[in-house]
Amino acid sequence: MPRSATPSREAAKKPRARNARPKIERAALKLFIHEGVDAATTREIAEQAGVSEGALYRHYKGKDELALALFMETHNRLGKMMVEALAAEGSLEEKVGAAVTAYCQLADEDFLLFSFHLVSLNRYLPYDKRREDDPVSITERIIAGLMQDGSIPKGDPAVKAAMALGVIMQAGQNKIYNRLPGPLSQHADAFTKAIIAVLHSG
Amino acid sequence: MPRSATPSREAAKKPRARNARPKIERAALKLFIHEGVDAATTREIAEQAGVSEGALYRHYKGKDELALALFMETHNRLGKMMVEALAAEGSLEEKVGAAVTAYCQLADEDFLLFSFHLVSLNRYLPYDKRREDDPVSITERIIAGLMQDGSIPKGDPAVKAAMALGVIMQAGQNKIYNRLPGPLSQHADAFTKAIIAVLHSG
DNA sequence: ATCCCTTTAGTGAGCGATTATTCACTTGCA
DNA sequence: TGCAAGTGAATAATCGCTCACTAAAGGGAT
Repeated sequence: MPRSATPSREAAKKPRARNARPKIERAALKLFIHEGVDAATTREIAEQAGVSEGALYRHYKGKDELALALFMETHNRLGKMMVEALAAEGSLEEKVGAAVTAYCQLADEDFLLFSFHLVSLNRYLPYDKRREDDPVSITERIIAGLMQDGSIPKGDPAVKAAMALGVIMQAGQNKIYNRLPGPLSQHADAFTKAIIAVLHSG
Repeated sequence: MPRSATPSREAAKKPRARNARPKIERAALKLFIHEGVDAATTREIAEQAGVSEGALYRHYKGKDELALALFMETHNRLGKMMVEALAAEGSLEEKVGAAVTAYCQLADEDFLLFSFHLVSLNRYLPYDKRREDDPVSITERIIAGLMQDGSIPKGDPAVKAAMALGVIMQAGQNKIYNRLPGPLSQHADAFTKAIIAVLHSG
């Protein structure tokens, strides 16, 4: 017997989901972060989102495209923020402070989306290496400039950039592990001072 | 027709592999790092190692146990190194310098094994949170002690630990991406100075 | 050296289970 | 009435793992 075409009578039918897309994205983020993109199955995502499995394919070509889109959402915003904060007028302290504040706001505004970006850098950043506007390259160029004009001691810009970014990125990582309760912004001052200290070290 | 029992005549038979275990481990490390543990298949591992798929199961219960064993090899050594370096006599600078040097040596000695540990922290560290001798917890306790006796400014030990570890861990990450050519040890001095600067900042 | 027996370790075809994706159909708003 | 969006059973492909078989190594006795 084919399924009844009239849901009115019969046993109550589950109502059709609405606005599946955001539900899928939130569910996928949670699973991607805590299980990994590969381990999270499309069935799990659909179940957690309360929608059918096929709904995912109305909005994305597949699981991988969904993951990449979620990553890029943060990644592109981050690139813009870095350029804006570091290109603005002001002292070194003010620039770093602006960049740190922007980063913390991005994290606190949508911590799931931010977390997925942070834990997925390994997977997706290599695809981005040809470009020159990824956050790491931007930081390296800024630092190279600061070394040129004598604002900070000379050295390897790549090493300094890694150390400076590490200060705040590792804090983000530890927040994901629940080692740092509360919003990241409350430590913005500590991050800024530490990064300045790193830049001047050596 | 059953396979000929005499490999002498007939088409040349592939000679049986010897010492499959280390071959499997090296192949698995490469694939785990560059594709992820889930995406790397046992078939790929065996092919890259030049052994049969079944050989893996003579030495490990399965793929997951292999990955965990490779992670723990570095993780346990790292924990010991941290305790030794930080518990030794000497000034703060000397302790940090010893820990940094040990970390860099670990990385340079076997960069594949080290890289896998670094990129897998996300996956395996949560299993380790009950313990109190993981590198992050060790660092936090040392820092809390330094704040107590007035060696460094007071603040949140968890934040300071995250920032200090971030300095060197992010450098390791960037080396995996080929952003830092050459051995990590050549930057040990820069790392030490930057970490000291972070500890005194605030 | 040679033979025999035991143990260890490598082989690869094949199995059961799982997975991402498809598609014919349905629903409900515009 | 048309179109965008949701459904879920079916499918084809893949994966981790098992297992019966076998090559090689070790050791004791002769």
